[in-house]
Amino acid sequence: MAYWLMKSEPDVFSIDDLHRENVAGWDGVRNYQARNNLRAMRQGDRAFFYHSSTNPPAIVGLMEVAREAYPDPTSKEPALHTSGGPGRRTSGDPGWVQVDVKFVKAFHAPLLLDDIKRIPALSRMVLLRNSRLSVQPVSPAEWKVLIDRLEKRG
DNA sequence: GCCAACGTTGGC
DNA sequence: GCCAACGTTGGC
Repeated sequence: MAYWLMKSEPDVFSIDDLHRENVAGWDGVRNYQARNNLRAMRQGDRAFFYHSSTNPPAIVGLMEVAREAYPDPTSKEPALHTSGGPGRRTSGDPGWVQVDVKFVKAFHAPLLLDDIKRIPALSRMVLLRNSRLSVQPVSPAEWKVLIDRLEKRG
């Protein structure tokens, strides 16, 4: 079983939204590295739900991969936000995918990014080294450290 | 295959 | 709202 961390802006999709829906498609990922991580996910893998672009940014919940990668239906639509210079979309299907995630729990006391930064064992976390990757792997050792802290807090 | 332009992410 | 970091595009 592998471990992951997935970011979402709570204004767009929050842990409460996932709690309400129980199972939801994690769509809209338009970054190749993040897509590759989505493709590597297996049913039953666990992932942290991270609230980004909010104050304070934090790990707020736990979820489970309920369905492995499948085509993201929104990816055929014209992109609302495109990166890079001006110009047309290039041809060819980049193969954007989504997974379904299932709510496991919401933490009463989220683990703030600021807390994570203070834990020496986590200094090499992708979260801290590449802050812009929205779907990222978490090593088993890092996972244990994080889970221990979170469970201790409730 | 380099790299300038430029758009997005996300913490602050 | 600012801006550093970084990804993508596309001309060359």
